[in-house]
Amino acid sequence: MENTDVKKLPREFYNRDVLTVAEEILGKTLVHITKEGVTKGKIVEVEAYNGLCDKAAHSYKNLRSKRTEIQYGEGGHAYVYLIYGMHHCMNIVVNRENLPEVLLLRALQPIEGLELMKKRRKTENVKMLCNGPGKLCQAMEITREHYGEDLCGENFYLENTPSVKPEEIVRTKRINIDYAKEAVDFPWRFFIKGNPYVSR
DNA sequence: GTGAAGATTAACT
DNA sequence: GTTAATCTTCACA
Repeated sequence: MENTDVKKLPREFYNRDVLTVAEEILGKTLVHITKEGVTKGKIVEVEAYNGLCDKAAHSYKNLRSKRTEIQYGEGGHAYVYLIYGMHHCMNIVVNRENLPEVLLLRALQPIEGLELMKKRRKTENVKMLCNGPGKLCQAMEITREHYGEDLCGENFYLENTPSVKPEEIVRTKRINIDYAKEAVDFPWRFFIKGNPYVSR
């Protein structure tokens, strides 16, 4: 087979309910091709955010702003923002237009480009490369320049590696959003059971 | 124009 | 477990 697009996840994958995509996206591989080289990482932990009823989401109450605008577009685009003035966070916009649903990538398992990641992160500890939202962005060299980037594009996309079996998916409450009142208890954090690369 | 808060991390006690 | 670092975005005047 010569068609390399076969392994790329199609637009239809993203244009579905955020919780459905959250379960199926575990095990997929995030690929970023840069001038320095290629980095790949398996998605092992995500969190779902739904602006319509989620106080933790930036787009809560259908708040449309400069920052959240991309969330109202169609699925498959990247939503990148700077948090605490020091770290980037990478999200994937899902579902259809006008529905502000996103997935926050919390952790990756490094697959390819390990040396490049180590250099960017300035550490030799592989487990420390991508086990957090800010860390994985640094390792994959994801910045605000990727805001609105189409994940169906050439240099930045998801590879259709096998999904994780349902019994290997753990679903729990989310992390570090204590300010979000009752939304704190929404079980919208998904990760792969027993995987050593999930965040602490 | 001014101010407050934050989907984190690393370093501390 | 607690705290500082650091800056964009948003709400208000």
